Amino acid sequence: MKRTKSSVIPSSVVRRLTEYLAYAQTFGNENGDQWVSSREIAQALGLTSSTVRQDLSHIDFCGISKRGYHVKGLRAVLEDTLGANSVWRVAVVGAGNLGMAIAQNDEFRERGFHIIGVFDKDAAKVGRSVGPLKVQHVSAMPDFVSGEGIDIGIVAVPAAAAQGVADLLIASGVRGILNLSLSHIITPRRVQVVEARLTCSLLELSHRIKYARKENK
Amino acid sequence: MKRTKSSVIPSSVVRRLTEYLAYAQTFGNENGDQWVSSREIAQALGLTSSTVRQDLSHIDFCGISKRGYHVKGLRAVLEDTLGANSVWRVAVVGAGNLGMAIAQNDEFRERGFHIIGVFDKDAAKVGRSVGPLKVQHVSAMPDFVSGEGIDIGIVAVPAAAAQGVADLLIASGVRGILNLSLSHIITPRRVQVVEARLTCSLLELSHRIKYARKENK
DNA sequence: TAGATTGTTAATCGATTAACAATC
DNA sequence: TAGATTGTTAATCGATTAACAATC
Repeated sequence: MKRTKSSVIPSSVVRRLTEYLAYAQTFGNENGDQWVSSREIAQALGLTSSTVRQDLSHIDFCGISKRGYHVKGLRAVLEDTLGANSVWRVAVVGAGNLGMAIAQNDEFRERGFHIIGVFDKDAAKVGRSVGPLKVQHVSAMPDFVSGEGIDIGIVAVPAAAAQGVADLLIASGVRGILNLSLSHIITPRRVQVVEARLTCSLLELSHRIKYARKENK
Repeated sequence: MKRTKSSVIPSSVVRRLTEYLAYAQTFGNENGDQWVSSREIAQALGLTSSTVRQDLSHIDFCGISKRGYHVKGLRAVLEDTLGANSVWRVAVVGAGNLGMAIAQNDEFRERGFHIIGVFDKDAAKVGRSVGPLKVQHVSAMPDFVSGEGIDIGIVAVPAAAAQGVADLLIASGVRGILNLSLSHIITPRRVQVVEARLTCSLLELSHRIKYARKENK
């Protein structure tokens, strides 16, 4: 079928594409061509098959009538679309529990997010080992980010410090920020931000638990 | 003005309520009544004032013409609506980097999420200290969850194990699950799930960086 | 071939924004 | 009072779902 590769993919779709990729990756690398239908994907992820087909129409990949989508091909195109096969240079600011855990998490490296700098303003934390790295003082961050060509900054500092850290990262040339702090961060349009706040997710969950009975009947 | 307290708040609104709460909390506890307008909130969080007023119409709290919203009152009602002033009993399954970081993170306890059990299936990890707790073997989890009246399970295990762990948690009586694993989790309607996957957020960010130029002009 | 599944269009549904009377 | 800001209604916008011709 004909296909127009749309230039901009809506955020709601991009978020699901990351789930399709995770799903396609669960098939592993075994030999033998495997196929998956929009119905199967939908079932596994709690969506409708219509949504899946509509979403996949945004990427440069075609399914085949009666067979579905070739898993390996789908996975390759999703990896490309999402930048999952690129190597990204990442710095973490904030060496608290969360920052340290992220810096030590091998999963990110496996997926191309190479953490090559960890910073904190607390002198007591400076010098501590984080895998092969050592925590550096925040004052060294701007030179490091521009010198090392850091693409992504992960902000894992207290809310009150978040915007200041973000401003420094932006001034030093990062292209994207993952914000784990509780505070909303404002950036120029050229610098992308994704917010990922565990506390907010927990609050969303606690609200839903509290009112679940009313919703469900 | 008259107000109908709606029984179900849409997810999109709940997510923003958590941000309004974080914002209201930045005002601290100082004396002196402080007021904030929908315009100010909108500006701080990158929304329109219309969205803010519409969202706040879902909660049981009124602003006052020409003054705006009383910060303390707003905060109290949001805390109530979101269950942020409740105490939740939480268990973490998976004592890898991420699970351990979460279990040690004081911020959660401060916000009423009391982590009182940490589990892993790896014998080498069992017995390790996590603050005042010790990692227990997963086989002890069902009895612990039902015995201790755990409300929320946090799933921080590899994707392949996630659904199995979730099923155990559900069978043992949790009311909600925070899923940090890469795999989608299916639950009965009475058990709420919120997905919070850092890898997916990073992929969303990497896609946006990759295609930012095209979007912005 | 017949049946299953795609890609796409159109219909529905929900969320955001604009506008404005009410009012402090 | 006059002006600012609310709560709410209506309009717009976008996202999801249903339906179906195309086709492998």
